[in-house]
Amino acid sequence: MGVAERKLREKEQLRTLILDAARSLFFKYGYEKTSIRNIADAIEYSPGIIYHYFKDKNEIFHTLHQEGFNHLKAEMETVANMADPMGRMKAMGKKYLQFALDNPVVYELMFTLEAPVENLIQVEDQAWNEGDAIFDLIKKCVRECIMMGYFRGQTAESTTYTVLAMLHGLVSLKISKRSNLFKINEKENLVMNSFQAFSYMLDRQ
Amino acid sequence: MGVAERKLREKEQLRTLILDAARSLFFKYGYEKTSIRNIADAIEYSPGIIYHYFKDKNEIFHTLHQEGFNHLKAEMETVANMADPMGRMKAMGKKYLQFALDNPVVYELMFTLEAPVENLIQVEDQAWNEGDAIFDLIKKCVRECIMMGYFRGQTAESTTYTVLAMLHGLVSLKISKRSNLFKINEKENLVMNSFQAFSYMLDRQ
DNA sequence: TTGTTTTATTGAACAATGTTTATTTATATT
DNA sequence: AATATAAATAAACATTGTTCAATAAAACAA
Repeated sequence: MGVAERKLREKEQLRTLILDAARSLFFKYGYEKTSIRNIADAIEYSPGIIYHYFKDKNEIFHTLHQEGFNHLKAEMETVANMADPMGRMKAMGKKYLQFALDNPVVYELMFTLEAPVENLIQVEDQAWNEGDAIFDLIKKCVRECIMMGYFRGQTAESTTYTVLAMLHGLVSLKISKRSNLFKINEKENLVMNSFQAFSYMLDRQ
Repeated sequence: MGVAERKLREKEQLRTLILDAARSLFFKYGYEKTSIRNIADAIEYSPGIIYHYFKDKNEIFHTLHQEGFNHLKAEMETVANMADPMGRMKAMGKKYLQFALDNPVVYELMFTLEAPVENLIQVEDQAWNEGDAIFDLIKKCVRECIMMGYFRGQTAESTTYTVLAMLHGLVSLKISKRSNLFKINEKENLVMNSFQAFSYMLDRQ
């Protein structure tokens, strides 16, 4: 009898419904303004039901944060086939920046907001596979760069962190609305232009 | 009759009292958990009174954010007398990072949280003198570096933004608790070590 | 000292928030 | 049809920022 199967399928469906509503509200109005009650309203259920499908609000946003990482990873992997490691690193960097500029709200969730990592620390015992996947993509490039003579005397890890920090700093200043406030003339493509400047630096390593 | 003066002095005193309580709570418990009612409790006044001294919660935190910038600027200026511009830039960078590591909660307020800039956008019509002061300190270094032959072909502005983004990325990944989650071996002095790696890069420009 | 005006302060209210729990409704099993 | 199980709700709790009419306190004028 397929009753249990159907029930499981229905449970899955409602879970997806909640997640879809949460995602849609989150993209439109951001983290703070996406409340449990708003989500419940959107799916036409009572607020309480959400707690039968997710431990708390953090768990919902941890899931959305995972989706974001899958998306980012897929974007970066579109250039993973490039043979030249330094060229590949720059291309990946560009993909990273473009993703963040295109999806600022999700990016904030992935790298700045506390909600998803709070869930992580409590539940998954410190393993952050999502973040590690991105870190490893860059580290692979860095390692191959080192084999070609770049970054002499530096460890792969600290160089990888440096590159990631560069990328993160460029976009997070923009997302936190600070870069718009700086007294700068050429604000148009500030992020990409500055990455170009960083790329020139990399060439000289 | 010095009545008006005394009254003004008393008003100033209560304002300071509110600010002191807010600062103390904020340092201990962070932005979210510092509520108007907590502040009112701490100074033994009713919550309503705070709105006679500050427009809203954002204005309080804008003031604390200003204090943070004054502090950071003072720290960076302790090495402003160094003759060699590249050496000065590295020294300033270190001061910047050390400030952020020592005052993570204030740093987050200065460069990440929305509260202070929301107040700014509404009230001060887009001028962010606090941030500009830091930007200018670095820009001065960059300009002098360019005159010495560094950063050939790059504009001072985009290079300055690059340097600032580097610094910000290094510390904000740590403050947002992401760097602790990365699968990295040498986490001890990750920020400072990575800045060392960046410093080596700068030497080659 | 008394009455009046101005200022400072309060306390209660409002609309939101995340979360929990007892209760009810719906479904499935015997 | 009766019973057991699962799903969903409504109401409550303790918070939050903010507003505003009512009160208390102080300053001024007579």
